[in-house]
Amino acid sequence: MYYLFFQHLNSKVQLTEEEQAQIKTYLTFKKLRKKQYLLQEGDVCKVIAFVEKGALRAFSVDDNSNEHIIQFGLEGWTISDLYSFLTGEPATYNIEALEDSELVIISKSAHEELLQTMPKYETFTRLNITGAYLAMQRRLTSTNSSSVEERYQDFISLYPHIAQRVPQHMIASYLGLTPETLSRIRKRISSK
Amino acid sequence: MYYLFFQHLNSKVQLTEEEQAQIKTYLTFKKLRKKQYLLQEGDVCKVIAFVEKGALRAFSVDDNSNEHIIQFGLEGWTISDLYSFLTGEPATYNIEALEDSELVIISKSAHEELLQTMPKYETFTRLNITGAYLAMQRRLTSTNSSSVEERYQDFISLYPHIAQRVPQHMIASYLGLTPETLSRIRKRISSK
DNA sequence: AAAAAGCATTGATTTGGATCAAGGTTCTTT
DNA sequence: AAAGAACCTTGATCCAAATCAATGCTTTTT
Repeated sequence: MYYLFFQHLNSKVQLTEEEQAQIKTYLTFKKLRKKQYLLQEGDVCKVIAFVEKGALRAFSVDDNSNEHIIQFGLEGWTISDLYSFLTGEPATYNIEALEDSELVIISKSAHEELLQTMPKYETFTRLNITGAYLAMQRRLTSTNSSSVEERYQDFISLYPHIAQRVPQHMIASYLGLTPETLSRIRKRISSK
Repeated sequence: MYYLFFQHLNSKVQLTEEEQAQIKTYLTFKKLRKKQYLLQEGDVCKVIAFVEKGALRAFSVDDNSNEHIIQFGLEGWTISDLYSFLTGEPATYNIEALEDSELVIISKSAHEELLQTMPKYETFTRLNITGAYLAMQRRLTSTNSSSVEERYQDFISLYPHIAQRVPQHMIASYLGLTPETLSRIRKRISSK
């Protein structure tokens, strides 16, 4: 049930059986049906969720009620509103299951205790956030420097598995485009 | 000479005198004159730099030789091409001093040794990267969700000290605008 | 002190992507 | 199996920001 989570953890910081067992006592498991919400904007985000199975998206809604996807979470990824989680402020993002999903849940108290008592958990956390930072920096650079067409192509080659599982208009939203524009971009590409 | 660096470090993880002395042996100091480069695109980024004094910018150059500022680094901030630093790949960013600057330099070997031997340094690193991640997430959300005018206003109120010290066309670059557009935005705002 | 480089502004024009609108599929739900 | 959502595409029009171009103002350099 926690298979992928521990595989991930072990790939970054080698753990003994005892350490794994100890961490397990801090975790809970949660299933979400498609379209269910893990987090609603305005609520305080109480957990970090590791995706064992399924797919989720984190998105914000602007003044014109347009949705903007800030992150997808597929198997092996972690999803949360980290700012809300860390500060206790109301969340600015919604998190919704795009498929029936299974999540390993780390509560705030579990996270804090693990950080203080298990150096390897802190290392794991550091490596995770570093990876997330680098991914986002790459995304921001590409938003500012590349044409829309390049950005779509880059997305497809970087995340082919997402492109296959997620409706096209959500990829448009992730890239900061309207669905119409993405449709035309794809037409232009395929006619080459 | 390392005053601000240790002030920062201490504010996040309380250190003893001995610990500070120990860390100091890993650090070096570097001065940069205005317009000098700390890093050139294509070279491998060998250091993390903490800004004790002065101001720098990290920027990329796209195919049309337009510059895109990914980050400013003023007093108290850390600046680097983290991806290059961590992987050893050639840097995609340039880092240039915008004013005469003084930097606390952490080399890769120093960083790695400190991470392995000083838990508090790892905590410091984790907190730093978390802060950088959250700042960038906020920026990305605002890029996707807000009008150009709002984004400029947000920038000004979030980083008033940057706005005062940095030429306007660099703020435009940071916001992903041309200098002309920013000039017109400002005119529009001031005429309200 | 003069020359040059860098910077901000303003105007005219172009353009890439948004918006508005409608049609046809394909998936869900009942 | 039928009804209804959700989704993708295509067309017409509009608009915000980019581009091109020129001028004057500062700051740097010599």
